[in-house]
Amino acid sequence: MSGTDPVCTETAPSAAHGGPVSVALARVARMHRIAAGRRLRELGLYPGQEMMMMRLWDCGPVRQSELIQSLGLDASTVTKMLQRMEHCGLVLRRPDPADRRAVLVEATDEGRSLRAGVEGVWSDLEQASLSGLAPDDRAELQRLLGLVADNLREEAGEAGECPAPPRGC
Amino acid sequence: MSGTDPVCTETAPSAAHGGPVSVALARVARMHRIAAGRRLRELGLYPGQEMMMMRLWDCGPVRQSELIQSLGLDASTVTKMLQRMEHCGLVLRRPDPADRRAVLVEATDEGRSLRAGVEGVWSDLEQASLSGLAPDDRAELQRLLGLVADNLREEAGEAGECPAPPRGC
DNA sequence: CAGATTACCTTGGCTGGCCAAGCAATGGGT
DNA sequence: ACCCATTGCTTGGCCAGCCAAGGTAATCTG
Repeated sequence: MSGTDPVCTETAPSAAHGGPVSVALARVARMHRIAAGRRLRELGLYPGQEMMMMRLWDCGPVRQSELIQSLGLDASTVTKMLQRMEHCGLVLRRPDPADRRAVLVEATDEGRSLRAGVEGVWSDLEQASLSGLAPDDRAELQRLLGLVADNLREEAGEAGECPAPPRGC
Repeated sequence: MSGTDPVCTETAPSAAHGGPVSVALARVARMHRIAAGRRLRELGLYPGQEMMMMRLWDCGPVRQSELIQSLGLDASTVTKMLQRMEHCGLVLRRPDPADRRAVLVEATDEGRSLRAGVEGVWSDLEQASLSGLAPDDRAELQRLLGLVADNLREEAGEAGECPAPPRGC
C-alpha cells in the first residue's frame, strides 16, 4: 500500500470487458475445482480423477473411447490419467477381446472403496457452494448452465476449419 | 457398438450423484476454456494469459502480488506465466524501487496491441455461449454465479487447518 | 538496535489438459 | 482380395495450475 501504488483501485475484476459472465464462470469454476481438490486429496485423489471414477462406478467395464466421449476430455488426457490411476491400483485395464485396438477399463476393489467418500465430498461441496440459494435458484442455475453447455457443444462441433494457424508465442 | 458393449446406456452424465450443479459447472467451464483457447491461439496467446493481459491493460504498472490476489491464482503460477510472457515480449517486469522484494509488471506495446483482438474474442465468445438466453437469464446467471463465488471464497478462507494429510496416490 | 516474524517472489515437482503426430486394427469400397 | 479411410489408443511436447520449500527484503517486537 505504498505511494507507488498505481491508478487502479478497482478490486472487482471487470464488469466492463467483453464478457462478464465468462469471467464469472471461469473464476467460479476454478474456485470450485480447488475446493474439490482440497477435500479429494484426503481420499488420495487428484482433482479430475473423481469424474473418471464416478463414470466407472456407474458402468462396469467400459471402453476407453466411451470414457473419452462421456467425460468430454481429450483422448490423450484420458490415456495418461488411466495410466497413473492403474499404477495406483484404482483401476484395471485389459484389452477388449472383441476389438483388439480397444481397451476395457474397470474399477478395482480399491477404487470401488472410494465411492462413498467421493460422493460425500461432492454432496458436501454442492451444499457448501449452493448455500443460500433457494431450490428455485439451484434449478435455475442448472438450467442455465445446461443452455450454455449446449451452445458451447455446438460451437466445438463446427470449429474444425483452420488447420493450425501459427502460435506466435 | 459391438455386442461387448456393457450395461451402461445412459449418455448424459449423472443427474443422481452428489452434485449435479457441480458437474455441470465443471463441464461448462472446461468447454468454455477450450472455446476461448481456440480463438485466442490465433492471437498467439494461451488460455489463461488473456486474464493477465486484461488486468494489465486496466491498470498500468502493477505489483505482482496485486495480480495474484486479483486473479485469484497461485503465486508460483503467476511467476511462471509472467516469465514466459516476458520472454515473448508481451510484458515487462522491473523491480519496484519502493520495495526491493516486489516486482512491477506492465504490458509492452506488443502486449497492448492485442487488446482489441482479445476483447473481440471474449465478447464473441460471450455472445456465442449465451446465445438463446434472454437478457433476464443472463443477468440471473451472473447473479447466481456471484453467489456461488461468494460461498466458495468463504470456503477457501477458513480451510487452512489440516497441515498436509498424505496424498495416497 | 538486534532478533523474530511476516510479505514477496522463485524454484522444483507433480497433475490435468490441450494439440499434433504416429501406430495398429477394423471395415468399406472397388 | 486388395487398398484406403476410419476408429482407438499412445507418445511427446507444451502450458496452466496446484503445493511445498527456500531465499531475500521489509517490518514488527523486545
